[in-house]
Amino acid sequence: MGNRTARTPMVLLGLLTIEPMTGYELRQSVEQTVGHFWRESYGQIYPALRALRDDGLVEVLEDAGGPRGRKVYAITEAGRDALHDWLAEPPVPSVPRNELLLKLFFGRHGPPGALRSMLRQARDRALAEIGALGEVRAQLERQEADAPDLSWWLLTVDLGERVAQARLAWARDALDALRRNA
Amino acid sequence: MGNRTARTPMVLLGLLTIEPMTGYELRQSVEQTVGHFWRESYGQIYPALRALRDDGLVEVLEDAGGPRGRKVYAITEAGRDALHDWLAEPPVPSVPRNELLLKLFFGRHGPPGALRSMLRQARDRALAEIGALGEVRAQLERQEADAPDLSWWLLTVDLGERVAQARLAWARDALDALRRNA
DNA sequence: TTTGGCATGTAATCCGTTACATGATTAG
DNA sequence: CTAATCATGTAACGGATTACATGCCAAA
Repeated sequence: MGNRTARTPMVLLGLLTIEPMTGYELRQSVEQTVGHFWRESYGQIYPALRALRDDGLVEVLEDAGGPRGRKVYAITEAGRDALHDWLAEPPVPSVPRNELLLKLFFGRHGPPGALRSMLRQARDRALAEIGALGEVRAQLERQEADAPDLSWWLLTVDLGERVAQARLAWARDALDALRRNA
Repeated sequence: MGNRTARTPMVLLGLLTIEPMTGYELRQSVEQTVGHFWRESYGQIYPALRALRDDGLVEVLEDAGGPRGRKVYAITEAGRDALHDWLAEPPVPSVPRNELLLKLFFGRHGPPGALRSMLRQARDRALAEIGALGEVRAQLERQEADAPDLSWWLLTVDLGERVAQARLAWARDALDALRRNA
C-alpha cells in the first residue's frame, strides 16, 4: 500500500522530461513552471529523488563538484512509463481548504473592518495573479513558440486567468456592496 | 511556538456560535455549511475539542448516554474572544496544489485520450458544483432569511458559483478546441 | 434480529514545511 | 574578502487522513 498518491515524484519526472536537472534546479523549475498551481520543498524533493533513483525511474548523469557532489538527474525509460501511467489516471479530488472563505463565513463574529480588508487583499492578489499569468503567457508565446508542450501549458495558464478574473470580479462586487450598505 | 495556524479549533468555535453541538454533529455541520471550501475529520475534531475544553474556549453542557457519554459542546465567552481575534488576522496564503492542472501540464506524456476525459470530468464536476451551490443559495434564502449571518454566508456561495462558472467555461472551451483540432 | 445512524475516541501513518547543517563557487 | 547563489541532505515537527475499536439505540 504505502504511497497512494505519490505526486512529488511525478512532478519531478514531468519536469525531467523537459531537460535533465539537479535537485536544486528542480526546485526552481517547479516555482517557475507549475508555480501557480503546485509547489515542492527541498524536504520533499531530495528524498523523492533518492527513491526515484532506487526504483530506476531516474539516473544520475554527472556527479562532480563539492564533497556531496552535484548530481544531474535524467528521466529513464522506466520513468517515462511511470509518468505515462500516472497521467492516465484521473486526478484524485482534493479536499478544499480556503481560509479566506472560512473567515468570511464567520465574518459577523470578527471585527467590523476585517471583512473589507480581506476583500481588498483578495482583490489585489487576484490582480497580481492576472498580471503574472499574463506575463507567463506572453513569455510562453515568445520563447516557447516551438515547444511541443506549448498547448498544454497554455491550457493551465488559461484556467488560472479565468479563475483569477472570477475572484477579482467577486471581490470588487462584494466591496461595492459593502460601500453601498455603509 | 507550536500552533501557528490552528484552524480546526476555529472552525469548531465558529460553528458553535450557531448552536451547541456534539463532536459528531460538528462533523456533519462542517460538511453541510462550509463543505465546499473546508473539511474536517473526526481524527482532528475530537482532539481539538479536548484542547478547546482544556483552554476554556468551549464547555460541555450535557454528558449522558452511552458509556463514553454524549457531550454537547458550547462556546464560552473566552471562545468568542479567541474566534474574534483569529478573524482579525488576514488569512495565511495557502500553497496551491491542483493535481488536474499538473496532469494537464504534462499531458503530452500521457495517453492521448486522457486529456479529453479529464476535461470532461472537470466540466461535469463544475456543473454539479453549480447545481449544488444553487440549491444551497435557494435554501439559505428560504430557510435562513432571518439568520444574522446570511449576508456572509451568501458571499461564500457567490465566490463558489463564480469560480465554478469559470471552470465550466474553461473546460467547455478546451473541449471545443480539442474537437476542432481532431 | 440485523442494519444503519449516532456517538466517542485512539493509533498508525503520511504528507509536507521549516529549520538546521554543511560547504563550494562566483560576482562584486 | 565577503555576500549571494548554488547545492545536498537530515531532523523535528505539525497537520491531517484512515483505519481501528467500541457500543448504544431505533427502525425495518
